[in-house]
Amino acid sequence: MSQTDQTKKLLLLDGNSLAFRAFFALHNSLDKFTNQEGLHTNALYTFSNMLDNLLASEQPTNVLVAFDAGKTTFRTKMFDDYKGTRSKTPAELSEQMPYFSTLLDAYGIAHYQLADYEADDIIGTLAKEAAGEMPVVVVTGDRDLTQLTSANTTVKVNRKGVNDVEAYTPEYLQEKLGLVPDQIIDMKGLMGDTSDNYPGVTKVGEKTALKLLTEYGSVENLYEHVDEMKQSKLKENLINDKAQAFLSKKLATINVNAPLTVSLADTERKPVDEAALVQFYQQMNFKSKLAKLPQTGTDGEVTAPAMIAISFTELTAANLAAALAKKMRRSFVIDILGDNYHVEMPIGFAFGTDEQWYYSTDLGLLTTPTLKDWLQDPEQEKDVFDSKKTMVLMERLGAPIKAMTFDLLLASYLLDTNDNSNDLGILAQQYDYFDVQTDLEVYGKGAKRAAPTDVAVLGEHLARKARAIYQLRSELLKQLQENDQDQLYDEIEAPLAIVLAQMELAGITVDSQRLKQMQADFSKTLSEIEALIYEDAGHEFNINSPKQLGTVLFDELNLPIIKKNKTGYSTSVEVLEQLQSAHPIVQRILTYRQISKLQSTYIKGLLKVIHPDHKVHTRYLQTLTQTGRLSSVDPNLQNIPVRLPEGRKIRQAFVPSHPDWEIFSSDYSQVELRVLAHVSGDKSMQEAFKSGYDIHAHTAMKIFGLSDPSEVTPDMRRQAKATNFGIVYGISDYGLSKNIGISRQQAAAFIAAYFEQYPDVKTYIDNIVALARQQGYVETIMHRRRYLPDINSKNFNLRSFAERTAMNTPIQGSAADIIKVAMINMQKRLQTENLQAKMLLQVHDELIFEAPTTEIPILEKLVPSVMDSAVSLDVPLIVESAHGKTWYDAK
DNA sequence: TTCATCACG
DNA sequence: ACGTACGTGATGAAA
Repeated sequence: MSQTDQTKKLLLLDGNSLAFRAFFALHNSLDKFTNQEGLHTNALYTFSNMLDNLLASEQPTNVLVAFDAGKTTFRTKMFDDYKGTRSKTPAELSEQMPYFSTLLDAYGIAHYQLADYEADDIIGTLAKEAAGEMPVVVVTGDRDLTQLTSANTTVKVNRKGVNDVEAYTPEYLQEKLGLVPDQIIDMKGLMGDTSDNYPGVTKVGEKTALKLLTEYGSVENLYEHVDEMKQSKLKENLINDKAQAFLSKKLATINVNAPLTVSLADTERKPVDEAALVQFYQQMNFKSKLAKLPQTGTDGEVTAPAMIAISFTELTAANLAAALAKKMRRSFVIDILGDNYHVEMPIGFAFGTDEQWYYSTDLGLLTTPTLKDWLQDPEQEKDVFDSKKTMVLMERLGAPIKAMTFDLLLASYLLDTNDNSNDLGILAQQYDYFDVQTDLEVYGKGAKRAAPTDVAVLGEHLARKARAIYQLRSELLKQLQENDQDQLYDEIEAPLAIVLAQMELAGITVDSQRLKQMQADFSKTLSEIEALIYEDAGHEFNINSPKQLGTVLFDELNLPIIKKNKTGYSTSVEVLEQLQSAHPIVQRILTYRQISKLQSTYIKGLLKVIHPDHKVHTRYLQTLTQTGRLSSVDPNLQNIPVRLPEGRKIRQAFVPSHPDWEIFSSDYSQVELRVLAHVSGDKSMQEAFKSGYDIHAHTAMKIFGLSDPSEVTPDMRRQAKATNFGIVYGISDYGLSKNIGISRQQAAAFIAAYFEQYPDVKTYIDNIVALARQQGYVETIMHRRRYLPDINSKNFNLRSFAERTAMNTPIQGSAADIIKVAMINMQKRLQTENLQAKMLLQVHDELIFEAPTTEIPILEKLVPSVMDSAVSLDVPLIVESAHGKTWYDAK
């Protein structure tokens, strides 16, 4: 045997298995991937990406992709039903199969199939041949191939998705299953394989198979000693299914002596046939692959992917005036490396038009009169990416920006909430624009993230981003118009970005002394409870570790196991509440958890993010949620405790920024149910709102068949309330039963009664699901859109989820639309009324302000009137207000 | 990085 | 029969 050549490496790919993985990885986007001829291309696209990744990461000198030859193989001769239950390859994949060879030929990669043999056998035979010649890496989606691992061969198995691989070496196999590679076939023999449809031994699965192999080593040895086993059902099954076990083992065994007509030499990589590859990409309409194709110069030197050249120059005091001489629409970009634009300093900026692009890293230039004037000139239009971030940064730099008439980030979010990214480069690709790199490529990630040391490289990137915005503008505006979303963009999201920027910049004052006082109190309480818990447990442990806590409760104290999760015992509140009477430790843990949460998230967490101005400046994420709601980060001010009295006290630390000011808060009452009453047109529900009834009590009367509100007990009201919520969330009897602790039958009866009383609600949810199925998306009252690619999925879970979101999104999303309109109108009114009051926070259905005490009576009239008139629904919108010295007191 | 948990509407 | 409420973010532990 010759010496292993470490400069060489053989990569063997299981073509069919990877094609399947590739196909199903993008199964939901099947219709997005078709070429000019109507051919589906999703599997080819993903496969070619996989191939690129593998070639880059493995750097093989030799590659072969093995395919199955046909339906019948030597295995089907041994066992008629081999792979008999396997469902037919989807037509959308079959039609792509012939093109895999075209792609591989262009890549200069060998591919091979052999009549009567499977891809596995080809791979096994070649891997054996390569032993002693060169190391081998096998890539597949099929675990059976792990039997091939050896000192020379690593088998990489794709888990879910495409990039998540598990690398099997003999050591890893030993560690994971406690088996040597040869025992994989013994395991298969005992447990069988449902996807290949061979039986194994009845009632033996992976667990039992592993146990048997640990004891007996192999199928053969097991059967030599089977008589010695003590009487059991397992023993009977083993004896009865002996023939099947041996047959299954044989079927699972890869033939490493297949009569191949290719040799190792044939697997050597040939140069990429670039012309063929370009033609292939063009035929398949792989624009991103075309754009990334390395260019070969006339001297044969390979250079970076081709991007259309850009004319950019460094901005200086000298060329500044000329750069801005003409009045025209320009795009403007300013970058920071991280996310928090309230604290980070920008690394540079760029602006210009297709004629010329300018960049600079000198932020001082922004405040020179010429540039400053241009920035704040309301007549000079600017195209940007993320107007809120841009506005905050420019305010901080003392160079306010006005007239941001196009925001690429906002526009693309409205067009499709699914493929939103905060990275301009990634987003541009969605619109087939490739002349800009991603921030990840230019700045790096994690610890390595930094501005390029070469200023020209940074300048070019900034200029390219500015150009991408400039050039994508008309396409996105056109699509917004096609979707009937131009009003949503122009009148809601774009002006809202400015309002949000103002709210973020204003910030809310936090009384850190109050927080520190609470911190000290909580610390004391925590150590007291901690001591009691250790006493109960008999030893110290980390109470915050669900794992350690589980051990204490269920292994040591032997409390009944209520629920498990994938990592072990569940110790969630639901579980602990059921265990309360079983042991005094449980109540203490519940208390500990509650205080500990307040301490870490709300006291310590909040103290960490207070700025020198004594305020917290959250960031509202305007382009994140699938429904159109905002979210809040750094810190999240939309989940400050309110339900429990202990937690609610945190709100005492949120105070006005001036003495003699107060916190003022207004919230919509049951806005989602009102939206439901409106969109469903249900007369009965609309009547209840118009008459000003307590909607939950009204619902209780309806579903319990009562004739007078006085008959409604608090418990009936509670259950009716839960049912109302359930409807909004996309009801299921199981979910409702779990939520209010009744039987599934009772829950089903509630729902039936509900639909009988509110028949138009029933019609509405049936119709909305049907509509989603037909058009692929749902809309809010302001035409906000959510695509639901899973609505027609064959997977029950995915489809059900899509159906529930089809019901919920128009409701939650329309409520979000309404408060957004209210916020824009509100900010205007504060200005036109010359009020000092400031709008500070939004918490989905409530707005929080600070204002001089003298303005409170004005706000008490103004805010509700602006909020309840934001939109006109078929039912009234009701707004409730409160005020006080702190947020806590505004209740 | 992922999971479990728990805070909010 | 399937296994579920809708939308979020922050934390600490464990991998």
